[in-house]
Amino acid sequence: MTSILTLVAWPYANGPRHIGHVSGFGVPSDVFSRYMRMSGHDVLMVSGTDEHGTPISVQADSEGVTPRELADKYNRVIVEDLQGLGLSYDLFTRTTTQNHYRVVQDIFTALHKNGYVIAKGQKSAISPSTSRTLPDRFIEGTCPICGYDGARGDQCDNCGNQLDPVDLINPRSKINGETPKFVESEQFFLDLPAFSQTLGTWLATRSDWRPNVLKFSANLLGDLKPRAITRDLDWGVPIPLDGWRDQPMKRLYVWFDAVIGYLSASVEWARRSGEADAWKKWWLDPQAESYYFMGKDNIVFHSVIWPSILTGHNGTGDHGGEAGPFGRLNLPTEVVSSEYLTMSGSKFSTSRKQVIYVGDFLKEFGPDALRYFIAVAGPENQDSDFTWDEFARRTNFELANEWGNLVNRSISMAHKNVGAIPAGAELAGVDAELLQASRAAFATVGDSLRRCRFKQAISEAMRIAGLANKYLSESEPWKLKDDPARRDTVLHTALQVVSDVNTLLTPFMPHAAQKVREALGDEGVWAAQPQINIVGEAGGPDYPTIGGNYAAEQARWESQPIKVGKPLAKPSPIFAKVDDTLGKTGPSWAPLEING
RNA sequence: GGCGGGGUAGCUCAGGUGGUAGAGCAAGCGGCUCAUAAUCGCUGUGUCGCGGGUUCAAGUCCCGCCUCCGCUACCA
Repeated sequence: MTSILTLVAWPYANGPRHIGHVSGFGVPSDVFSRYMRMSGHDVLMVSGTDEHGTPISVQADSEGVTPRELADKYNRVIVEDLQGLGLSYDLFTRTTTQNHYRVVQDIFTALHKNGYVIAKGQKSAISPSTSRTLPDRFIEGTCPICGYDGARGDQCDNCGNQLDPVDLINPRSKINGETPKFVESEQFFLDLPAFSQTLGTWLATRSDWRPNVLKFSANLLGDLKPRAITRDLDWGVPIPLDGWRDQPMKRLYVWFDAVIGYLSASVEWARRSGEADAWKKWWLDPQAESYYFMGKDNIVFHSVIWPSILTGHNGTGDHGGEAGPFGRLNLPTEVVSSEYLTMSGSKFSTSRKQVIYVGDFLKEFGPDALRYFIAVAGPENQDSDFTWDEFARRTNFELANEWGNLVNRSISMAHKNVGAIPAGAELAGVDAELLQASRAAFATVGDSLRRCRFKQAISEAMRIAGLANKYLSESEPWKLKDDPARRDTVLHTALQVVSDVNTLLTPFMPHAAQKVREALGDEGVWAAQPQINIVGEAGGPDYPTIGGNYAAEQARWESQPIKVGKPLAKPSPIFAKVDDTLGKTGPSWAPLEING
């Protein structure tokens, strides 16, 4: 039994999340965690909403609310979406808790003490109307190199050159059109070059990561520069140093605080579980493993910046130092990055209304159809495209026909002929062969899951379902009225394989798996689902979290013998089909343009 | 500009460590009727982006090019 820490990227609370977001961090992390729990490992899975930073402030201004009110609103929406999708977090919290502030400040203090953060002046853009730092991407103007007028502060989309916003001609704010002021201001910098050696050594041992993550990270290491981790902002975690603490316009940068959420959420989980030190088992034991799940845009924060922060806290960078208040924290075992899910060929875009929100999707199609699609056709190793046509095909043909109907026909026949799970007599060759295939799949599918090869894993599980359909067609139990012993053996074998395949599919489709178990006459919780809990905190308001009692679930990664004699009711279909016109029209809330 | 990934059957894609090209869908034919008009079997098609190279052997390794997509650390 291993301690497995599943760390899931923190969705940003400036709006509802779309299915591209959950294809990157959500579904893969949950499939992985569920599999690990079923295999008997001790899993801790944490995350939360990321609620600081300029975009939240800007969005709040535009909606006429405070950043806190905006974060409250979208935190709730996101919590409901993720819970609805069945993501089995032990704790899904948020970055605006007192606990998070404390942990972030403790980490900052440890880095400061060890000499890994340094204050220095930096010229940066300020919005005159708000006095806030204006991020490069919120500035546009004329490119000094090619003269293109729509250049962004950090890069010109026309000539491709990287820019410094100071050099833009006629710079203006994308938020309100005002001209930014460029002022010299003191900020703290994380001394990234001081970690390049330690991280280089560490990264060299990570040979089993997905190649793109490894290459991208190794590449970054060659060219590390100190990076500002504070901003002139009023929305964020205050800097815990005298002379800085009370400055209303100095805050820690959102990404610095967000990645520390992995630790703070673990600490919060431990406290809420009643054993304040329980988090240490996952963070300090060198045998423990940690897996980070995210979209590819976040690789740098997880493979370079967060490991740097950990290394600095541990006092093991070039400047040495002592381990901070949390002890010697483990660096990531694996950074599992997904590519992008595109929609009909291009990126999801909120502004162009090319977007499918998780909430809308769940309301109409439920969680498992989406989980299945993402697992089998998601952007695991390359960008992949979501189309309604493909979704309808996968749902109707693969889920409903191949798998759902297999469950249905097997149970239905047993119900009609026997009324219960029949006993098997002596096995024929075909029976034994099929049973052997489904048992062997626990090793092959499990191996794929352990290595985060989700497509491979689910395809193999579905292949076994196909074998079972073939077996039924060839064995023709409906023709065996005169040979009830043989008929029952076939039905018994089919039901056993249905049960096994259902176990194999449980990490992917836990809701359906529960229904299949019940259709097979089992009782109790097979696959546990997360709950929303409203919790409180000394010195702060109540807020919703996601958690669950996963230890109580029955699901185990093994073939469990079906219970002979258990009465079977007439089954009803597990998966509903979607309307076949969906592929052409899209759903009513996200219609496809007819001549687009 | 830098970096990464893709370009394989009409469509969607598999093909870590090189050994006679694969699956599903779509199309056609046939079987079966237990089941959500479900299922099973049979039937094709490919200069594996282009050009070179290494090798007995290259979709797979190396070089160059074309093309699409993405990332580029202050949108996540």
